[in-house]
Order: sequence, then C-alpha cells, then structure tokens
Amino acid sequence: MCNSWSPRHNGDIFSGLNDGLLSRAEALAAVDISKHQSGPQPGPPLPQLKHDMVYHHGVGGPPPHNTRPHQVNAFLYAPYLGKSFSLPISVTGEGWFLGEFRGEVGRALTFLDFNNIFISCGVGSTINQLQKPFFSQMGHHGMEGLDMLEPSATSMTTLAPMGEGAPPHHQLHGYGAMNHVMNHHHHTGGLAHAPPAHLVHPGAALHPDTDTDPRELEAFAERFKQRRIKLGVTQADVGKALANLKLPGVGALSQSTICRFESLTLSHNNMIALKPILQAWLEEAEAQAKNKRRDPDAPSVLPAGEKKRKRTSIAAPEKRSLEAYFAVQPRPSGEKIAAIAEKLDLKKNVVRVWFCNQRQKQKRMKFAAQH
DNA sequence: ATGCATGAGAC
DNA sequence: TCTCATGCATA
Repeated sequence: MCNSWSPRHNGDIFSGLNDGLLSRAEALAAVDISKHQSGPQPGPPLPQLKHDMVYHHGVGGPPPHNTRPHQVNAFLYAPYLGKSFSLPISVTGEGWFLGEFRGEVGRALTFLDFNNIFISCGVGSTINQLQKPFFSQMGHHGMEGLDMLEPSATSMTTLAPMGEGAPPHHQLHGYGAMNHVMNHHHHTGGLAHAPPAHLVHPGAALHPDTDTDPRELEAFAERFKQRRIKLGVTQADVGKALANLKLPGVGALSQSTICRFESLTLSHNNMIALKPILQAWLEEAEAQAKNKRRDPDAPSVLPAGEKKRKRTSIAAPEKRSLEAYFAVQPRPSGEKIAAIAEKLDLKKNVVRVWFCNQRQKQKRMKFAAQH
C-alpha cells in the first residue's frame, strides 16, 4: 500500500522543511510507512515512545485510494512537549485523522489542535494533502484566536517543554521531596498527615522504608480491598466507621477517599498517611467480625438538605482545549486563565480549578508512571 | 469511579 | 494564588 506516497527517506524530513514552515509548524509528522523503522529520526531529540500506545497500521493491505482511508504509522514530533510519538493515522483524499486518541498522545494532539497546528507529512507528494488541522475533520470547532494566549512563539522551536518562564518547580522530584512538606493540618478529618507512631495500631509497620515503599502500599491497598469486601463492607461504610475507631485526630472519610486509596489514586503522601489508619480499621473490623459482633449501624441523620453543590460539567470540545493548553502551559497566569475562560465561555474560576485539579492528577500519574 | 469544588496553610 | 487532602455529585 501507500504506493502513491513514494516513501522518501525519513532522515531528511525535518531538515528538509523550509524555515517558513518550521517557524509556523508546531509539530511535524513524518509518515512512517511500514518499511521504515519507526524509531527516532535524526534531528530533534526523540524520547521513547509511550507504552500506552497502540500500533496498528493497516499497512500491507490494498493500495491507497483517494476515497478509501488507509492507515499509516505516523511519527509525530511535538516541540512544545519535547517529545515524539508514533501513532497510526488514517489518510483519505480529504486529509487524515487519528487512529488513536488517548493518553499522552491524545494530549499532544489536542495541543496541536489548540494551536491550530498543521501537521506535515514527510512524504513529498502528499504533504499538501495532509496539511490540515487534526480536528477539522472531527467536527471540532476551530480554536482560532487562542493563539494569542500562547507563550512566546519565538521559543517554539525549543525542544524542552516550556512555558512563560514557569519555574522548574522541582516537581519532577515526585513525592520524595514532599514527604517533609506534609505538615499542614486539615479541616476535615485531621488526616492530612500520618498519625504519630504511637497512635498507630500495634500491628502497623513503622519502618519508613516499609511504610513508604510504593510497592508495599500497592500491595496493602489490594489486600485491604479484598478483605474489606470479604467483610461485606462498602467503601462508604469504611469511611464512616473510621470515626468509630476513636483514634485521636481521626474522623470519618468519604467513599471517594476510600475508593481512591484502594485504587492508588491518592498522592503518595496521602497514601502513606492513610495506610496505618485503614490498617487499624481493617484489623479491628476483622476482630469484631470474628466475635460475631455486628453493629446495628448508626442512625446517620442527614442534616436537612441545604446547600446542594452543583457540579459543572465541561463539554468535550472545551475540555480538549483545556487539555491542549495544559500541555503547553500547565500553570497559566490569572490573566491567561481569564482569557481562556472567555474563549471557552466558562467561568474563570471553573477554569482555574480545572487547572489545579489537572496538576494534581498529573502529579499522581507521573508518580505512578515511575513506580 | 471520577470530575469538579472547597478550604487550610504554604508561598 | 498555589498545593493538597478531601468531599459532593454524578456518569
């Protein structure tokens, strides 16, 4: 297949682009036809490919037809992210669209969309044909105008992820460096930090290395869930029961938190702080179960419904734009947040909170990724 | 299970 | 104004 694509040598793809194109293009996609090695190309640094990507190019099949889409494995380079990706794209006479859209790649691409980027295919005869915005064929409204929100376009060719002088922030150190920062109290349960060792259940491990080890936490979380289920207790039940443990400074928790603990979607520090508490509950619960002593449950009187919080829902197109911008600048200034909010017709606070939550999520993901 | 929100405390 | 631990509401 792909005959009409006369596979040119990949090595020249980047250097072959003229300055005009380079200055404007924020991402380059070089079609990596099956015969080609899908590995890094000379020129920009080429990070490893994400493992969560799926490679399924329809190569080897019938020759390309103008009207029938065919898939090729594209090599995409996103300068802003300083990363490269390889992914399958479908090509038609009209243009092309993604074959995969998720994870980091998805973000990179929405990022491209956000900036109204044009992807260039490294195959001579079809470059023009492929120079179309990703989403113009996906029913996505254009993002024209948002470019004004972008960080200085001059550094666009920089390979390192950048963004309006955002400080290094040492966040790459993951949670290791944050273990000492977990010292603030909290309004809800006072669980913000790990309880003093002497308050921890006797059976709890006290050795830092043991309590802190991500793998140990993971193992415990799984054990916890299984035993919890065996006890016939729901996540919400556990949360409430925690208050009955009478551990100093330990109050109830929500189903959300218990769920997140079990699914390891809390921050590392949070996991460490909660582990001994949940472990204490688990052991107590199993002890009571053994004694055949079941609590008739508490009355739990719902304090007359009042302030019903309303959860705003951000529509997919807007969300893609936010993700796009996030990929470029995870920490936009207040002004930019306002600008983004206006462009997307969202409340500024909604946008601000979205970025906050996104950062939290990203931290978790990064941590999980390296463990 | 997860998206959006809140609030205390740290910058 | 941000981070972080959490929670409410909902898909």
